[in-house]
Amino acid sequence: MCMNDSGHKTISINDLLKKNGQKITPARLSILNIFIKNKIPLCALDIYKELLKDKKINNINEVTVYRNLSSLEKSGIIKIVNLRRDAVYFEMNNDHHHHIVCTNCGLIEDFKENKNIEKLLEQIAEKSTKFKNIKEHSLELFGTCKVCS
Amino acid sequence: MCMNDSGHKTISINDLLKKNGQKITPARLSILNIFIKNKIPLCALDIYKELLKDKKINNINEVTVYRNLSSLEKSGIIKIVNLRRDAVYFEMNNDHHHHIVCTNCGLIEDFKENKNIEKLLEQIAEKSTKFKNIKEHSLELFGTCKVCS
DNA sequence: TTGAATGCAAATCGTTTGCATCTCA
DNA sequence: TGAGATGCAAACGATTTGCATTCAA
Repeated sequence: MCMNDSGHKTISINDLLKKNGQKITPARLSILNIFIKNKIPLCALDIYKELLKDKKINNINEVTVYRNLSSLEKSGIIKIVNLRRDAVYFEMNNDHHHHIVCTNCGLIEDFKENKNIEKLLEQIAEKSTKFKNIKEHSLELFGTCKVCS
Repeated sequence: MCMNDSGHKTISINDLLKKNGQKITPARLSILNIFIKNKIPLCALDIYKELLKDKKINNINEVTVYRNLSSLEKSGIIKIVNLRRDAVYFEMNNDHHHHIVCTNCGLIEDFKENKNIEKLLEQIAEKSTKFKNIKEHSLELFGTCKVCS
């Protein structure tokens, strides 16, 4: 058990993996550490480059990165973020928030979702005639940042 | 000028292309007709298969489909839809709505966005410290439909 | 007439798969 | 010990590019 920046209790990476039914392997630990250190969405290549940079880490194959991203996503530890880029981006699935994305330079600003929006989305989900379980949503804003405008 | 299903005035495809600075070519007309006929998001391969089926249409190369989807999207006639699938999906950009997507069978249900949500999103945009122009947003719900649940 | 659109072949990019080997639990 | 994880090479699917030719305006 340790503390994060804001002083909240957080579980260790080991426990996080165990809790979600994932074996603890060096690759998995390294990848999760990169997500925790870099607080922005990352794609497979981003992760792979970070792994190469860190000389304390034995080289991890790019394919292993893809496989781990897949298993971490399926187990719910990380989630996919829609940034309208060519590659698939992921981030930790521990803090519900959304993004404003600059379509010119790629800058990302986070925003916390308003509780009112969540309620409205729930209402929409209830009204649906064809769906029973609506579990997730994507909500991202796109535009140009102050520098690019 | 012609009428659509709901009796609203709609401009012809020719005018739509002209208005958005696109040359009128057989490929472009055929592709737009497919979007208008099928009222669901379509990817390049979907379009290409539809073109092959229709024997009134001279075969159009798959690459031409990609190039046209790109130019139609850049000119604002069609827009990209985030369905969390591998290929890029597009639909006509004339009727602002969002989607509920079944992550199991791919079923898509449309929903009109609540005006309250739009207001809340505008507030979020105004609060942003790093962005000046926020023009678009993605908002899709994901879950399982009644059949798959 | 001219810049844009097309077709074809080939290349590219992100991602996945098969298979032998290794490792965590 | 056995299921899952890894590395390597190869395959794959979606999309893009180069280039010569054709076409819309």
